[in-house]
Amino acid sequence: MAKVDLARRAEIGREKREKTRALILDAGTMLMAERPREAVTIDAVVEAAGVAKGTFYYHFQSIDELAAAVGEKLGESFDAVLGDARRALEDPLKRLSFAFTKFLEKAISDANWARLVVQSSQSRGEYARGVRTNLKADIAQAIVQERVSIRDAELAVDIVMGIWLQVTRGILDRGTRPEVTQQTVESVLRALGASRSDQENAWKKWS
Amino acid sequence: MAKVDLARRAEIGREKREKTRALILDAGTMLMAERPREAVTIDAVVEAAGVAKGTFYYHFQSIDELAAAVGEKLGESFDAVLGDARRALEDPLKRLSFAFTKFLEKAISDANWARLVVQSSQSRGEYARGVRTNLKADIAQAIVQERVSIRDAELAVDIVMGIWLQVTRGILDRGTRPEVTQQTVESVLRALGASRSDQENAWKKWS
DNA sequence: TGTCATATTGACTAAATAGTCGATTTGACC
DNA sequence: GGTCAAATCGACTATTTAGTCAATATGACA
Repeated sequence: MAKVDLARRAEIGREKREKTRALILDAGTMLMAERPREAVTIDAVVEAAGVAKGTFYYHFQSIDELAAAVGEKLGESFDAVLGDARRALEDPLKRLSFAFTKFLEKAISDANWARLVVQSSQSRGEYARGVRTNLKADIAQAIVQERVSIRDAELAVDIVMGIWLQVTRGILDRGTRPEVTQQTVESVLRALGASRSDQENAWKKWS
Repeated sequence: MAKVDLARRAEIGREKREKTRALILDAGTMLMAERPREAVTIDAVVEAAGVAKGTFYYHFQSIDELAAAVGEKLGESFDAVLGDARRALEDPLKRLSFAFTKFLEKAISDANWARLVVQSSQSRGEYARGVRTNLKADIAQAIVQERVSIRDAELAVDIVMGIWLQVTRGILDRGTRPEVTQQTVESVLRALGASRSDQENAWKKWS
């Protein structure tokens, strides 16, 4: 007859649930960093996570759902990497340079993150949407302000993202040197056709 | 007791062999254009090729061997796309612009080729080595000639390849417009830090 | 300590995939 | 038409993977 607090019960469950879910999510993140999601099996995930197969299905319906969760977490990491400094920058080219620099620095310091970024870039949309959207907004603004000579925002986004992804791959494959980040950003600004002064300014302290 | 010409027999076999091998190779090429090789199964290949499974193993030891053959064929297609015009160009920046233009045009006219290029770019080395090697040679020469401001050839290669691959993806995902090719090449030259006159010259007729 | 909603387990079936191999077909040549 | 080496076939076994579910464990709380 005990009066059981069902709401409390559910909450307890949710906490325990979150721990295991995080275990699976971490394992999935690791595996999806090192191979395409199509090659990530549920068996591999549960073994890496150290849980039973049934537990996987208790938390996720499929590998696709896990992949979506991994993608969402990656998306959040982008915001985390940028902090709130990004929003404070009014200049679109400074915002772009700032984000680009932060992403490269993150890739240098966290190879697994870099690997996940590169792998995720293959699969349609998903995670990249957020990055792409922000990037496009910055570039569109720069175009309106006539700060860049390139006219096609969509093309400009591809160019910037292409450089980002491939340089990230290069860092993974061949390591890096201290100047690479700055040189890459300079190259991005040149690619967009930024003015010489913008090329120098954008790199200067984001403050 | 007929005197059978064994050498002739073998030759006949080789011809028949080549036909079936090509069938399998084409099927593999198609499948590897639309998904990562890790997701291409032997069953899928033999079904697409219309041959029995045993026949696959008669021609290839594994999917990896098939993938290598596909990669080799792709590598040859690069040479074919360029023709021998490339060798005739002495100017490294013109060579680069020429090849870049041809590759983009090919991607526009042959979506399957573009898909295969993009998919192949994920897997380590293999096909890309040839492209990368040529590209690096051109860029190194341009650096020596002080035609570009960028100093790090390896970084420059990543930048050019990144733009190439991502713009190719863009063409696949969002189609293209006539000016995209030219604008992209201009952007690549700017990214490398080519002089204004080189930016204009390199685009002009390759003759 | 017993209760019970929640979470976890792992054995199980079904399906997909890899790889093998003896039987059969093919086709140029005699 | 018969021969035979090469090529092809497809049924077969073994292994991997997906997905299910009844049984069990967990742990806060009465």
